[in-house]
Amino acid sequence: MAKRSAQPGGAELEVLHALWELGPTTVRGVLEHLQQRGRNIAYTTVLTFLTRLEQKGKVVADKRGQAYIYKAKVSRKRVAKERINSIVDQLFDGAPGPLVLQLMESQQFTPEDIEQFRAIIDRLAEQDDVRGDAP
Amino acid sequence: MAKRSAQPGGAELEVLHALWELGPTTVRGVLEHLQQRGRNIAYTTVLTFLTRLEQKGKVVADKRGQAYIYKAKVSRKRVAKERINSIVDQLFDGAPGPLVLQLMESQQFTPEDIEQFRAIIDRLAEQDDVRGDAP
DNA sequence: GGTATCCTACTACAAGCGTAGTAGTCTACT
DNA sequence: AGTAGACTACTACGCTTGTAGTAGGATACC
Repeated sequence: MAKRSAQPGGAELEVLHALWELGPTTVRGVLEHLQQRGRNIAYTTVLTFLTRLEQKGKVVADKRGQAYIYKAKVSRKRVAKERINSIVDQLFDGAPGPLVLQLMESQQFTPEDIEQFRAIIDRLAEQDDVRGDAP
Repeated sequence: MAKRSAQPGGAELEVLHALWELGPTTVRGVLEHLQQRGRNIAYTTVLTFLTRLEQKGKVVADKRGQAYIYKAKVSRKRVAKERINSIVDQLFDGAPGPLVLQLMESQQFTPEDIEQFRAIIDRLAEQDDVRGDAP
């Protein structure tokens, strides 16, 4: 039964991240991936994180041959959403609007990003209209 | 010298939050504020958090009379930005665009929010134009 | 002047996180 | 068959976070 705590820490996230990028893989797979990106970490440390992630229900382990294959059970989107919700609740009193505003003000975006924002906003506004008054 | 760790935890944040809302105040002030919003917590716990926040440089303490007055030294915006940066780095490979997209897709906004988004986007696009080609 | 009250300092402790070592099992090569 | 090389399970340990108790100094009330 997955423990309640949720919210994996930074290093744990790195491991999850590796699984998202690599797809199902072994401890060694994750280790090598992390090492390739300059992360200095021991094999057993990766193993520990994967085990903990499994206990938390974020990952499934499947014994194939001599080694386990680990697979992410939560999506990047899902984890991001949890993180975002924490921020919204803890820092923006539950209102996501101001968070978006601050984000847009404080980060750098490409013109493509901006086009996409506009597209989404148009869609949002439209939905709003529809729900709002005229059928 | 402020410790390096930064990133105050959830409960610590509640205390900072109280300071942001109340302005400079005492342990008791924070305690009562939190209790009013249904948070069940001991006086000494609040004291502990304020002390730790001071050690981390997030808060300044000023002895006035018998009690200390605590004052937030970091702004809500600043803390939010750090949090956002963590998310961007850990979950979106450093690209803030996709985070904004996901946020806009997964949260609910008011029409006023949406108008503001549009305004900001127009501004961003304009800056981009200016920097981009025509002098 | 004694006693209740308030405040801080110090100490404590359990859980979670970051990190890793050791021991034991299995496999595969020679 | 023996030895080297993976792989997992278990254990450990320091640090941070969440939570609070206790002790001792200052204050204020009667």
